[in-house]
Amino acid sequence: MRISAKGRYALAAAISLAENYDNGECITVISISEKLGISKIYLEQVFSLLKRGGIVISEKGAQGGYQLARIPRLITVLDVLSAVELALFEQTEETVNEKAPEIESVMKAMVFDSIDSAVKDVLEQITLEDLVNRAEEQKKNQGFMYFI
Amino acid sequence: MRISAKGRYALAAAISLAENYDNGECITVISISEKLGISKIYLEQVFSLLKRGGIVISEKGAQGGYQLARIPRLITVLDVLSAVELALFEQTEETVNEKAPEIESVMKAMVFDSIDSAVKDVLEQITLEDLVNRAEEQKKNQGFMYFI
DNA sequence: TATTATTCATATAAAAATTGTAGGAATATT
DNA sequence: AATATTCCTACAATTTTTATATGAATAATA
Repeated sequence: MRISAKGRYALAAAISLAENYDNGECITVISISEKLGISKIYLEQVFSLLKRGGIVISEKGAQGGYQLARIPRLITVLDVLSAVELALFEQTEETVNEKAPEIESVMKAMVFDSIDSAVKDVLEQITLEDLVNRAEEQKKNQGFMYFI
Repeated sequence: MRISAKGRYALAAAISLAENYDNGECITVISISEKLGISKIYLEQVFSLLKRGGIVISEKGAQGGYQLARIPRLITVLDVLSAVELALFEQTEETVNEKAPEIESVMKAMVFDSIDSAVKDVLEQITLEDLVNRAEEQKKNQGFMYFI
């Protein structure tokens, strides 16, 4: 399943904020854009969506920036992606066929709704805390890892 | 999750073929396009993908058309959609960040791969037979159903 | 108070993907 | 020979995604 660049940016940014959550400081868009190698101007728009979705809070002006709106354990990947991706669960694309309504409704009930709920189930089990922990583990173990 | 028009057309067409599987006759693109209310020319391209994917077989010329390549019970929704939708499982969109490789790899391992396998698990459990049966049920029960 | 660093809002442009059309070649049936 | 179909390829239109540009609003700080 395709997660758009916007979704990937949002998730990477949210993880970056989560990594610094404890020190309580604001983080600027430009610092994240540099860290991740993403256009700053585009990332601004992503943050604007994250804010509208209640994922982050902001502080204007010098020394301002963004913080997570709550602790990383209480923010799921579903929260982040649905704040940003319109197409994550898209309703009522009912333009397939007016003349064969039972095919339309069977596809929706057995296929599309099933996919949606499976994806939702997965994404709401993964929190930003989980992701940060795993990333930390990975950094630690880097010394012991090698590639073949 | 967004399934494109192409995917929905393909699935609806496959169901239509499955409904007529038993009588063994070929079905033309134009008859399905009329039944479903889809552009015939576009649907031709969809069928060309279904054929390339081994979902259908074809017969050229007058009295020609398409048939399912095997019985509906042995064709899953995953088969149909992956024959047609490039974006169903899309690999290696690794352009998020070169500088933060652990974020990249954590997102892939914990999020994107999880979604993909959840979707795959769901779609490979649903066969065309299941869909046809459900559509039949629905038609039968229509007399007893009413809306409030 | 002026300067600076930031978010915030909006418009637009560029690129990519999706959806659809057109025309005709190949082929099988009648 | 005529007809009905798949098949192939190129193109066009539309929509979505990605990115840029510009400047207003606001808060800190010198």
